[in-house]
Amino acid sequence: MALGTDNPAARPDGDADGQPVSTRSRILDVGERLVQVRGFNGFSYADVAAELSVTKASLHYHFPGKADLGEAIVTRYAERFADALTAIDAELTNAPAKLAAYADLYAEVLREERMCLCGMLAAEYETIPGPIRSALVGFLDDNEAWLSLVLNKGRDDGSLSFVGSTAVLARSIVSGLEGAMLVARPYRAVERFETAAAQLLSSLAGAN
Amino acid sequence: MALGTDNPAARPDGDADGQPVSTRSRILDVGERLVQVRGFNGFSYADVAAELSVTKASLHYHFPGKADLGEAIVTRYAERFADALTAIDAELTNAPAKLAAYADLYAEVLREERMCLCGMLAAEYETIPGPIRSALVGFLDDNEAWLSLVLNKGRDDGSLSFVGSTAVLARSIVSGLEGAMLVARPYRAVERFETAAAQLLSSLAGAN
DNA sequence: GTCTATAGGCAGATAGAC
DNA sequence: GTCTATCTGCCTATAGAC
Repeated sequence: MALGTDNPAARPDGDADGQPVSTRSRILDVGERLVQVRGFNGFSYADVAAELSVTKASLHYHFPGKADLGEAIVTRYAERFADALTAIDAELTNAPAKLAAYADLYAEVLREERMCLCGMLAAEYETIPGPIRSALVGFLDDNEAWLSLVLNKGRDDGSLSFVGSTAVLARSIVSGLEGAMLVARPYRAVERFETAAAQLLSSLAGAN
Repeated sequence: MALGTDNPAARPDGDADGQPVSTRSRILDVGERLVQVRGFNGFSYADVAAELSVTKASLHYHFPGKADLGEAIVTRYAERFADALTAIDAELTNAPAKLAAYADLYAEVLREERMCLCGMLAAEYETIPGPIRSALVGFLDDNEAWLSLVLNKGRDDGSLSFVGSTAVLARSIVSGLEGAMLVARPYRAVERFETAAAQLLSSLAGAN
């Protein structure tokens, strides 16, 4: 949800508050989607400019280079994702429910026919600029840290039961969901993701 | 092992049989590695030509277009992977051991600092030519089919115990391993893959 | 802030000599 | 089979007018 509302098609002229959307923000919207669908190496300033009906030179005013644009995309995405995790913490107390909500964040991205931004950039890791790499690793670390807290709390209150390292389990959840998104895309089948995610959560944090 | 021996650095002038290596084959070796490391959109004919000390025009003689090269890379990779699965079947009878050997195929790719070819192409799915897409989906289908056979046999002979659909489980294993590779790369940590793979196999096909 | 115009480089690809 | 030479197009990026 928190990520879904950022679909630029949902607010062509203004956001939910009726505020005008800045050019900078619209560039980030389009760029973000293009990175998720085509990859950082798979889109160009010309693509963004055409979608927004502006010139490439105008984009360079807001983001001097493509690396700057990419870094801003990842940073904003990470902030938005962190907000979504905060919202989950505020709305849910049950650990299994939090994990399900977490998995659903991924599912919503996939429903928009996008790959997770961080999964896409992980694949392109060897070819992306250093600052984007750093932002990506920080994003992955944040996800693992949040999951570790949820897992620990769930184990403490008895709502989850698992053996072994919490950190390893958190990483397995991140990688399991990323992989499920990755493999579902060629089949254009969200159900593939959903069944794999359900399998993952039930077997990793269920009644075993 | 079956994939590791294809490292071109291991046989600069000839293969294990002492046969000369064809130019076509060396182009595929370099191209395959570049796709795995940088992605199909992340390398060029110029990159391959420079590594082999030939001209781009020479590459176009062997592979008229980049799409042709990409398709040949995936086809050869799939054949080699199928051979590796056949070898596992010939050498091992125990289902858990087969699964561990399967996971180790992925680990060996990662040790060469490569991404799984099919995971990389899955990320780039929206931007790759149709024939490469088809070859990719066929490769994924083959993997799932082989895993399904192993899982069914393991359940029948009692070496594995799991509930639910074999097909769903097979898909979860593929996606879990792909995701583990994907996320391990930014950290350049093979151990991340190994712990996630162990977690995956023990929880999915272990004693639960 | 956005535009036109343009620079300089690299991409994939082809023609034709050897 | 491999080469030199070349084409066309797109890429990122910049200068300077409005």
